[in-house]
Amino acid sequence: MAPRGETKERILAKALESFSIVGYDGTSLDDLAESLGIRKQTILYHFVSKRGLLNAVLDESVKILTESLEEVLASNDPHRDRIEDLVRSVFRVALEQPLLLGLLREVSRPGSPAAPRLKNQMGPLMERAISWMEGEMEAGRMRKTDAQLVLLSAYSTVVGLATEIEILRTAGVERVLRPSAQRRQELLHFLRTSLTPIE
Amino acid sequence: MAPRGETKERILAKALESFSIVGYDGTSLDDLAESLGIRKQTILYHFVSKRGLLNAVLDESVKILTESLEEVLASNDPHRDRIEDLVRSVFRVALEQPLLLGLLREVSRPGSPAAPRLKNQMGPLMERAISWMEGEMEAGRMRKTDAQLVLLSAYSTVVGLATEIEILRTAGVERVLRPSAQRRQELLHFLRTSLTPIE
DNA sequence: ACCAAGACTTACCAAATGGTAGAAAAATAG
DNA sequence: CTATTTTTCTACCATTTGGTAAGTCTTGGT
Repeated sequence: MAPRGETKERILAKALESFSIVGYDGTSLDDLAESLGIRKQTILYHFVSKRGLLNAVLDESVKILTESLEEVLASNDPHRDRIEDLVRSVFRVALEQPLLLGLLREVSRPGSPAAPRLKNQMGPLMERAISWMEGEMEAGRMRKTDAQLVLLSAYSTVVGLATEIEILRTAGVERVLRPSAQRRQELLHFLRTSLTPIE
Repeated sequence: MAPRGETKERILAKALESFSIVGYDGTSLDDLAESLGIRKQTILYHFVSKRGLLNAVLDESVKILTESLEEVLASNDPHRDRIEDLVRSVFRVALEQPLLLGLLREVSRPGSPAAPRLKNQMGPLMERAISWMEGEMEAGRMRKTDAQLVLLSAYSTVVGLATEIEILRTAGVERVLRPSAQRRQELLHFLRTSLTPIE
């Protein structure tokens, strides 16, 4: 019917949405199919199994994330503010693809069936980011701290901003809805005071 | 058989473990019962429904967390380092009850069935923490920043340390296993440089 | 016109799931 | 010891789940 891989992509998009919101176990292939106006077997035709679908969604998401970060890491211009670039880049992904971070969160759970696969996919990127930070520290462009901890903290915060807003809304309620640009500024400030070397 | 509410507590403990590791949907009452050497209906007798079990586990966990933090927030001694107290306190919970944070993470997911309940339970505590921070800022004992963001960041980082180690292990591998006391020191340093007022 | 491959569907199934009904066993009160 | 209440169990069930088998329909090449 659909000549191009149009159906396949539609499935991927909806699957990402569902996985990232109600989780892997919470997603039923029947429901997914129905929400697409499609029969469940069409999904299985394209992705063989539910796990296969998860893997496909995962691969695509990691690819997007990698491309976005690789760009920043590759740049070597010493005049640019690296921290700002990094934060800006991650934020852009978080805003454009909030579901992607939801998926990451869902899938990085210790007991997740996809955790090992994610490990393999993200491993190189993480290694890359950490050694980049360590390089910056060596060169004196970044204050010496635990690169891992900073990475974890920044990552967690951004994912948190994108996905755990629910729990924070309990407190400030509406204030959480302040413009994301402002929130980015604040995170930036927060990181900068911790990371810029003391002159 | 068991005279006291012993069975009930055993169920709660195992349920916390299961929910926090494989998630709510990933937990089957049959499996849970089997791992306890008990029949599924015994669980339903005590907690009426699966959702009821989740609620019970949740209530207990929030109670533990609240008690632990309330202690720090209540203190008014201006000579103590508040940031350190707070970090230390949260870390203690994270180390003693890592499963609890896993549950929090699972349950604070946007699509979680327990999200509203968690909102009600955590709301006051969060409000309390934020207004406490804002008070500290007013008094000049803490640099003025977005209290919400700091809270979110610290919370996310700690939960991340406790639960998302899996994803970080991809990078530094074994180095993640460094003594938790050291990691706490680093988080502390990180927060301090961002929060202590400029003299 | 024909056919082979791709895309999607209907029909079906075994296993697992949360939950109900009610009996049996154990603890407790009198 | 008996009566009653609390706790746990056996038996059963309706529904949902991921997945298999086999068909139909469309499309493009020759």
